[in-house]
Amino acid sequence: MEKKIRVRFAPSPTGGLHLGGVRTALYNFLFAKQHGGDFILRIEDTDQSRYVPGAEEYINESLKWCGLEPDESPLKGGPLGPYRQSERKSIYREYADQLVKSGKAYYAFDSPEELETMRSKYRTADNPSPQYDRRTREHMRNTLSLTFEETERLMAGNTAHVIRIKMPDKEIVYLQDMIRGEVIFDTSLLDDKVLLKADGMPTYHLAVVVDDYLMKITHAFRGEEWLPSAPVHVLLWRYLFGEDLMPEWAHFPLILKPDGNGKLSKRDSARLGIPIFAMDWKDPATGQTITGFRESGFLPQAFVNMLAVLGWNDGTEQELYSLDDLVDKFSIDRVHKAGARFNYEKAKWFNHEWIKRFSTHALVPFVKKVFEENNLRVANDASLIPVISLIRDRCSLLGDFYIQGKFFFTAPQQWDLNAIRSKWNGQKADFFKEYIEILDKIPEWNAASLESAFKAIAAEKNIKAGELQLPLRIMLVGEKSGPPVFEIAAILGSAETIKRIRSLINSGSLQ
RNA sequence: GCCGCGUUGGUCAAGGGGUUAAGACGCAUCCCUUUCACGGAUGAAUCACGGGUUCGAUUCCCGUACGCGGUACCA
Repeated sequence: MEKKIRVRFAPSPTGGLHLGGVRTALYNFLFAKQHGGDFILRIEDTDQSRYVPGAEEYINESLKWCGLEPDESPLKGGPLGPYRQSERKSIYREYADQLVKSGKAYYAFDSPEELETMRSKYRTADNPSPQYDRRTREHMRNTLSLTFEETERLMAGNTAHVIRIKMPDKEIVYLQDMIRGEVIFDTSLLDDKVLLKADGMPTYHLAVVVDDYLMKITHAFRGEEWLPSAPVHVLLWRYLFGEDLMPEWAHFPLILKPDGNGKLSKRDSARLGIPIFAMDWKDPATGQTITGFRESGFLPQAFVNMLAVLGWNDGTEQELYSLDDLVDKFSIDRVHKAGARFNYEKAKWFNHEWIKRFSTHALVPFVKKVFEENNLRVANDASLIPVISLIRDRCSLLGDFYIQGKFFFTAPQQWDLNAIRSKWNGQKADFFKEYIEILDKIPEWNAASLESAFKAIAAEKNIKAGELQLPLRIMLVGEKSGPPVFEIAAILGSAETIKRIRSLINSGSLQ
């Protein structure tokens, strides 16, 4: 009997969830579901100074919006909780102490000032960031450098201290990564990372290992920025639980800025005017809002789809996947090794494709919401149906439905007269007066009959129908582009169409 | 600096010892459309560079360059 697959997404509640985070969650989710396993959400809130109110709720809601709901989480609970590290504080100390007892870790009493002193003392051009490691620890205040009596005295006096891992002198740590293969580290180049902070909270390094063990995690997936500290985690597994119980690792490539260098950050959002977060995030400290994909008019399916293929593909030409398709097709070993630059144009293309995939009916609630956000009340949903089916192919973002469709519900506020004024004349005015009369008693109100009546009068008056279509469009829409005019008139209905034609003719603006 | 991970068109990428080096986004042109879009068609890369190995390398090996990440009592 195989062990049940269990994976976790473990964000820090320090702000909005950005693209990379959602993708990490997505890949974890897909892997779990594909193997009939569990997807766990664990909140890594061990840094109390970085606590941001609302961030955890934001994470919950973002995952929900994306359809990536965890099987176990702080909100939902579960057998191996609590799922918030701040609530597990008492657990970690025991493991840290165990490491000290076995000689794999030690107490260090250095203050932040002392650490800074050490760093500036050893800092050179060749070594810009001196580490607390096998070379320097002898000069610091810790169990290894102090006498037994000195440490006893410090401990008895409740001196603030941390617990640091004692990095072995010369050992090779092998890490088997599902994406990158074997990665090798030399421990003599690594530093003595803090495991337990002075406030009693664990650092990430201790917490992941202990929690992954306690929560029976079988596969640990995270962003590539964690690769350099992976050997610390391997060592901790070896010391605490044995490497045979260690989860399999995979480090996902980073998502890079659309332009320039570096990984995508929330600052790019305002700078480039593109969403970075799943949903709008209002920073409680600054009051500033960073825009999200949801509010930018993305369908969650499109957002997830776009994210999935940013760094992964199944080897075929397929690009459009539902979440179910992804559960079926996703595979870790086809995840790219190199970072991928985020491309907003392509993201919009995905949304467009998904809008086309949705049925008109399914689009109604989204469109209705967009209209309402623009203070346009829609009396009944049914009136939206013909509008949506007419304009859906020209919409990439949900907001486009408002831009492309608002004139169906509200007469143009202004007309683009420059487009027609130069060619306007009394003859054309006469044409429209006559057309209105015909429209008033046209037997069948549909695009085809509206068009044939239009052409018949045009022929009769010897005017090119093409020259009359633009004026008609301006009358109905106000602008010179949009869906076919007669289709528009068909939806607008007799009374409204006549009213709009008359409105411009009688306005005197074309004289 | 040191350590780790990368490097196929502007971007996402398939491929992998012998190919006309897929496809998508974007761009350009054309067709469709008496509007604008949608849609359709066409066009643009010798695979970072230098050495090997080989009959033959974009594909394997080694260097170099470049990019990214890490180097916190942050995750």
